[in-house]
Amino acid sequence: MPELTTNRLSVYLRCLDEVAGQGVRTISSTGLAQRLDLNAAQIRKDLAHFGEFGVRGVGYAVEDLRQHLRAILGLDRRHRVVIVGAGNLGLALADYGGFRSDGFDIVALVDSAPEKIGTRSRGGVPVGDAAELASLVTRERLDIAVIAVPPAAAQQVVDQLVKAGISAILTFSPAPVRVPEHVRVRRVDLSVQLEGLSYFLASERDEANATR
Amino acid sequence: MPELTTNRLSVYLRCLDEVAGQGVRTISSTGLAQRLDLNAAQIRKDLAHFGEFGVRGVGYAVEDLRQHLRAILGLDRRHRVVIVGAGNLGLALADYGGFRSDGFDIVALVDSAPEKIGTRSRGGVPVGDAAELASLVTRERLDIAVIAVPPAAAQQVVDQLVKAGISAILTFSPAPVRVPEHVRVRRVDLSVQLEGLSYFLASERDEANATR
DNA sequence: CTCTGTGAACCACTTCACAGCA
DNA sequence: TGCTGTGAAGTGGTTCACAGAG
Repeated sequence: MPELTTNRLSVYLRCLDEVAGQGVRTISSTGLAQRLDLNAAQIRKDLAHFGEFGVRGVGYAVEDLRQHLRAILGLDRRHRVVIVGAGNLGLALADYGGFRSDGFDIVALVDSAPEKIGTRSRGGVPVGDAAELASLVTRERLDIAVIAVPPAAAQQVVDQLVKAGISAILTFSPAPVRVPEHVRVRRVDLSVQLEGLSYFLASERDEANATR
Repeated sequence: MPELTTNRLSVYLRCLDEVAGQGVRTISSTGLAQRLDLNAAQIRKDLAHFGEFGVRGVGYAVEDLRQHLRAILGLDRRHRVVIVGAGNLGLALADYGGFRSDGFDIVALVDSAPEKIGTRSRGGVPVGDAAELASLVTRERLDIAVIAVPPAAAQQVVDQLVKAGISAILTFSPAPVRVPEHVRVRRVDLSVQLEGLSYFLASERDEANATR
C-alpha cells in the first residue's frame, strides 16, 4: 500500500475522532473532503482498498469507520516504543503526552553519555544505558524505535536495533540509514522542512526582483 | 518547483557538506546517488532545473555545487524564526542547536499561558507573550514561524501570523490549517509517522497469519 | 571513454465520470 | 435522488537511454 495512502488514513481517523466528539453519526466522502481540503474520490478510493465501509446514498457510519481504520492502522493494540538519544529532542518526545493516548507507550529512553544515564526527563522518564539497547528490545518486547541521536551515531544505533529484532524505526536523524528489506524506516527531517521554506522565500524574492 | 525536488536539494547539500569535509573536490551524479541511495538521473534532472553545474566527463565540482545549492535554497542569508508554543516540543526546538549553523536563528519563543511567560528554556531562551506575536513579527522582521501549539489553537495562531505578514510556516500541529495563496505551510505530523509504522507492523502480522 | 543534460517511455498516484445500490 | 465504488483518463514525477561535450 502506498505510503501516501496510509498517511491519509491517519488523517481520516483523526478527523473522524473529532466529528465523533461532536456527535456526528454519519459522514460522506464529500463531507470529509471539505473538512480536510482533499478530493472526495481519493478518500473513497483509499477506503475502498480495505473493504466496502460505506452505504450508497448515505455515506459512512462514523463510529464504524473509526473502528475499521483503527484496526487497519494497527491501533487496536498498543505499541511499545523506545527513544534512543536523550538530547533536547529525545527528552521532549519522551515527555510528549500525545502519543500515549494514541496507543504508543514510551517504555524506555536511553542514551550513551554516562552523565545522562540515571537522570530523568522533566516529566520523570528515566534515562537508561544505550549499551543495553539490544537486551532491552527483547526483554521489553519493543515494537518501535525512535532515533534522536546525532547523525554520526545513527547507523550504529540502527544496526543494534535491527540485530535485536526491531522492525519499525522513526528517525529524526538526517543521515541516510541502511536497513534490511523487512525493516521499515520513516524519516522526519527538520532541516529539510526549514530549507524548503527558505527555498520558497528565496524564490519569491527572486521573482519580485525579476519583475521589477 | 515540486516540493519533492526541493527536499532532495537539501539532501544533496548536506551530502556535499559531508564529502567536502572529507576533502573530496569533485563528485559525479552516480557517486552522489550511491551515497544517498537514489537514482543518478534524478539527481542530474533536479540540478539541471537550475542551471548547468556539471562538467561532462567529470562530474560536479563539490565546492561550486555547494555554493549554488546554498543560493538556490536561500541559505546565503540568515532566517529569523519564531517558535509559537513553549510546551515540550517548542522548548526542545528552541534549544536545538542544529538550526543555528544552518542559517536559522531562533529569535523568539512565545506562549499564551501566563505562567510560562517570563520563564526560560533549559538553554536560556526567554518565553515571550503570544499576545504580542503580531508586533513581534514586524518589529523583529521574522521570516518563518514554527507552530508547536495544541491543535485547537493552531488556526488562530496562523491567522495572527498571516495578518502580521509571515509567509512561511512550519507546523507540528496536526490540525488542517487554512492560509492564503501566498503563504507556504509545511507540516510535520508525528502521529501520522508513528501510525504509518503501526500500519506496517499490523500488515506484517496479518500476512503472517494469512500464510499460516 | 566518461559523465552530463535531456527527450521519451514508464510508472504511480490523482481526478473524473458514471454505473449501481439504498 | 444521493452517495458509494470503480474503470478510464489525466497528471506529475521517475527512470531509461542516448546524444553530445570534454
